[in-house]
Amino acid sequence: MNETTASGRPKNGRRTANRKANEETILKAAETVFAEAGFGGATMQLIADMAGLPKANLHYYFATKEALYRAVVERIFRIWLAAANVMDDAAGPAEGIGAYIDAKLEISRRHANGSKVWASEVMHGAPVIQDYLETTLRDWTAGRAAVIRRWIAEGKMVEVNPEHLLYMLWAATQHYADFGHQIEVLNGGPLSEKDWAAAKASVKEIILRGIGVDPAPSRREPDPLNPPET
Amino acid sequence: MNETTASGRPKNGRRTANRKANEETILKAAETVFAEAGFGGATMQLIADMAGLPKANLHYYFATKEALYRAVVERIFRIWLAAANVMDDAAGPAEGIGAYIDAKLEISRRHANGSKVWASEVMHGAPVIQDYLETTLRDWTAGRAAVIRRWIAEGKMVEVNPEHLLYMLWAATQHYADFGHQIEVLNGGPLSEKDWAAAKASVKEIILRGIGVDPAPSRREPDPLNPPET
DNA sequence: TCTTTTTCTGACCGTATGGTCAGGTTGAGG
DNA sequence: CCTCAACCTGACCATACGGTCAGAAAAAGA
Repeated sequence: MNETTASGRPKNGRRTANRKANEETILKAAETVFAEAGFGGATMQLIADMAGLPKANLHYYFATKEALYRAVVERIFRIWLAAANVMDDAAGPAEGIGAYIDAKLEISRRHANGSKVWASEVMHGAPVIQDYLETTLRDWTAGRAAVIRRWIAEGKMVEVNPEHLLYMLWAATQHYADFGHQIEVLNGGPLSEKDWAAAKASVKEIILRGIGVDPAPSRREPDPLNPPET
Repeated sequence: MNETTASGRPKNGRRTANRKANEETILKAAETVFAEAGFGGATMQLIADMAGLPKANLHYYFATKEALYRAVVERIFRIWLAAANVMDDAAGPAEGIGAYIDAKLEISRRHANGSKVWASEVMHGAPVIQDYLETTLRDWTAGRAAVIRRWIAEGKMVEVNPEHLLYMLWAATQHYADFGHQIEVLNGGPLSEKDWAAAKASVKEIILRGIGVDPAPSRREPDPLNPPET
């Protein structure tokens, strides 16, 4: 389990732990700055300041600005995919899609900055994660579309275009992160616990009814869906 | 109708027309570059090249990068608001919301770059259009929410949270612009005429059914202004 | 303690950017 | 044809940026 240095010496805890902690600090600061300013608007100096480290130190951990950015994007993509799994093993659309909406909205809430970075990346033509779109994401999408088609065939939901349904799920949930600022302005302040519950309920209600599924009138408890923290 | 210079001389066509044309060229180029690179990543040189003009000339028409950016954002906001009007004078949710979805999706298609700039602006905390959010947009939203509440009271649709419904409309339609690249990858190429029709149909179908309105299975012709409904 | 490796950082560098400006060009009015 | 304001632009400038590097400091092993 111990990693080794180039010279074969085992890394023991102290140093490795510190390294991990610093990388984490930098990644978090970078995520914030990239989310707030975009890749082009972000500067290594700003990230360094927010991380409380000298700029040169960032370059010790991440060779270039782009490498750091890539790390941030890959991180949020992993979280994004982890949430996808809640759609597996679902008996039908009510549980599967309902749980997926909950999970994605939780991500919009807990990882708003990461979501923004992801959105920004895709919006600008996915310069660094094009390959992910063409492989992992495409496969995932095809798989879920197949599941939805099966549900339709089994009469568990109305016939809709599965791809466009998926886009709608992404859009409706992602919106609460990407346009969070706009929503907060209209809401007159940050969303409260109750507001978030209303958001989840509304999205689930409209979409589930929209695909011909009873929107589970019995309110469920706030799911202890473990937020896929890294 | 003729405008006048500071010295009172009337501007006749030739010069004014050229000015308009140049401004238009610059704005269009700027919209593209801002959409592709973000505010921070865009450079005046890039915009100038795309517009086919020397960089110094941009600064003759728009004093600063930020002024140019602001002009681009205000432009798309005007389009955005214009689309909003289709929701007026609608007898009920089927026409009003259906038409709004059509209009917003058409904007995502025809003004994808502008939509991206808008999204980017809001995502980064609306540094230049905060006031619009707090005035025009807030008023508009309150007005439409009231209309939706009236429709609910009149039994024309199921009871849903009007704000969250609006967010969902924005999200589902805006997504086709902002995440257009992702959609194209998954679609295996740009959306065809048929794809766009499917998108419109899917979004309308799911949302309208989701709010308890018959998604009008019989394709209607473009409605005359006064539908026979009360 | 001494040696080696990793970690850290102030100072520095080449480049690209937003913006300026002096001076040239154009075209409308007289 | 002349005048003058509007229009245009190459050359230039100060700054800020991403990135480098020599060498100090700290930790680990022997």
